[in-house]
Amino acid sequence: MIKKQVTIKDIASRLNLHHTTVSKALRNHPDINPETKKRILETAESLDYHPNIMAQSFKNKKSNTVGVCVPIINLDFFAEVISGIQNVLYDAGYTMIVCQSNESYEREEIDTRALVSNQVAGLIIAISQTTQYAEHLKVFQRRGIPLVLFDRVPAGIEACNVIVDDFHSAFHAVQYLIKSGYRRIAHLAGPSHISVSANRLKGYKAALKKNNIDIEESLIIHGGFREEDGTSGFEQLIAAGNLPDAIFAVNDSVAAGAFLLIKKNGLKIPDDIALLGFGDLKISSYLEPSLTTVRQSPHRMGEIAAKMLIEQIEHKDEKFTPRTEIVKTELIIRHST
Amino acid sequence: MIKKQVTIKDIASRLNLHHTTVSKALRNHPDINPETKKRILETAESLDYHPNIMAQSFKNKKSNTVGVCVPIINLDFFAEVISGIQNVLYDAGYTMIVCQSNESYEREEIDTRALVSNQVAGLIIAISQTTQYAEHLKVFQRRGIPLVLFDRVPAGIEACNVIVDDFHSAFHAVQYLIKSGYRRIAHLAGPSHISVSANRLKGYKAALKKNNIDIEESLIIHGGFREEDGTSGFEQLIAAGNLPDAIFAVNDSVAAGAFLLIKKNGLKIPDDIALLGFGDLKISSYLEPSLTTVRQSPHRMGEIAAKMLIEQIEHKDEKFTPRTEIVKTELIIRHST
DNA sequence: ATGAAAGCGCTAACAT
DNA sequence: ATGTTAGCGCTTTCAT
Repeated sequence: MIKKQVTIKDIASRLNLHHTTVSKALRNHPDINPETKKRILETAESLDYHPNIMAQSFKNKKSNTVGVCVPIINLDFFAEVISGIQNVLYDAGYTMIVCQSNESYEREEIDTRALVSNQVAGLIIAISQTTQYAEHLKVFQRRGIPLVLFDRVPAGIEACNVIVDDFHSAFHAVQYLIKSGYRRIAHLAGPSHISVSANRLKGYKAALKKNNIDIEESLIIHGGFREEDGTSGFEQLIAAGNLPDAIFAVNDSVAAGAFLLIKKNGLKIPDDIALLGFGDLKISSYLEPSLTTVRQSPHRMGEIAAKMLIEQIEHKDEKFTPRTEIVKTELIIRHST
Repeated sequence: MIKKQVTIKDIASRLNLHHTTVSKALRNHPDINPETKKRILETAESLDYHPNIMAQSFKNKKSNTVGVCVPIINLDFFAEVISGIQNVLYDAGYTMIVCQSNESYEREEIDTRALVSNQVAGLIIAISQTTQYAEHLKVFQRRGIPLVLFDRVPAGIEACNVIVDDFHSAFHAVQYLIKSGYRRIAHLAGPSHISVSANRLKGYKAALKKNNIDIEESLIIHGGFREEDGTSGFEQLIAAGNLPDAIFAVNDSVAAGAFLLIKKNGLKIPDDIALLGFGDLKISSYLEPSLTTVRQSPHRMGEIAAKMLIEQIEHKDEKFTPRTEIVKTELIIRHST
């Protein structure tokens, strides 16, 4: 059942050549007689030869595999990023190992170790919600393996980043709410130690301050990034008997969770409560009323991250200064505000 | 900048041992003195040793990497499947290389070649829309590399499959429409050479036949799997002046495309036209009215596919009979019908 | 233009 | 219990 793999030696012995000659021919070494080369290529084809990339990488001490680690693959945002990464890597001749931490720091640590052991040429990662330190990423830097962080970036590490300007995006979005006449604006915030949610919260506060609106801590509900968090967040607002006239949610999933509950309570969007999300998920334009939100470009973020990584990989010897790429966002005004 | 990697030889020379002793210790070989082993493990830790898995796999002629190839990563369905695969592979100690064909046969062929060259231990694949032959997959079988096909399966190859029963799922769904009183039921069908869409079409026809309803070819519109296809499909129905009283769409994306246009035309769902999808995307429950659809369990499909693959990989020597696993679907009745 | 020798990091089989 | 030898498939350097 298990067929032995065809190697350059097999090709060589078929043609009474030495395997090094075959190796050279396959890599277009100028030494080789075109006639010989032709015969070698034909024989390779006919024997169904596939080069052993592991052996190549092993010998050359360079791999063409890149690691990608995200919290959850099956979230729109990350699936988009991964797709963007994949396309760029494909064009550049790299393959990609994908891991998901499931928001667990322990798993993320194991994943990154495995990636180092697998000799990845570089790593693109969005850290998990429970990741507080970056020690496991410093391994990469110590070993000179290029690193690109995106979306959620940890403190305490200097590396290439691909992020959106969460602060200003949130600021402008909330500013827009205020301009539209809303005053009591609640915020369904994300985890406070995650960069993106922390910055969106800061943007929210800054916009209120700028407009001389008092920040009411009771209107800021901390939760996670998921739909349930939106539901429970809005429940808390109800329970406190403290309904705002607008809600800014940390992302569209949370907004969608709140959305359902708002309607269930017989409240009209946006007349009774306006709703603003972040992320522009596919569902957001389908909601009725459709959701006003901040559009990120996750696919593009992935492309940019992959390009940055490849750049580093292919100029590994040169001194490389980490830089941060900020992907533009866009406020998409729909009918929920 | 580029730090040389730490090898078992480094550990060995530190301790004045031979590198094979270190190798054995790291793999818990019973030969090794517990005391020695302890020192070796400590030294490995302190030197920040990471085993070179490529060298291991190379030497052992077995890899712990599996290939996964889907048409498009950033489609709900495939992202879910990939996530399911990843979790199972993680638990079993495998890593996964992910490719996307972007619905191109050429790219799929290149991807699969690359996976063979990368010495994957197995392959899980859903073929692209433009893939008509399975020759590129037979390479895996010739080389004894386990193979699992899911969702879209090509003809002409005998391998493990993980699919849903598209025929019966569609049959029951359409049967339900008929029972609800709809008679003129259109079908926005997918590509006719893809197994899933072909089978859903067959199920649709069978249900009509069973109920003595004539099949009107003009009510069957062929298109792709995307939202645009739903929009253009419904346009064709309008153009033909041939509005049905219900539409069965090949999947939820197509249904969503039709959905928007139906409402745009001032028609009421389900009173003027009922709408039935397939797949139960996240958006489907958010539509208003919410979409009746057939729930697949893509995450579970991924888990099953990964388990089947691992089973094959780990019993490679034994004769393995390809089997087909059919994942149960469920008709989710909501308000669009 | 072709061949020989060496070695990448690791493990298995066989000494000692 | 530890060490020696050899070799996986490939590429590089140095003969011929």
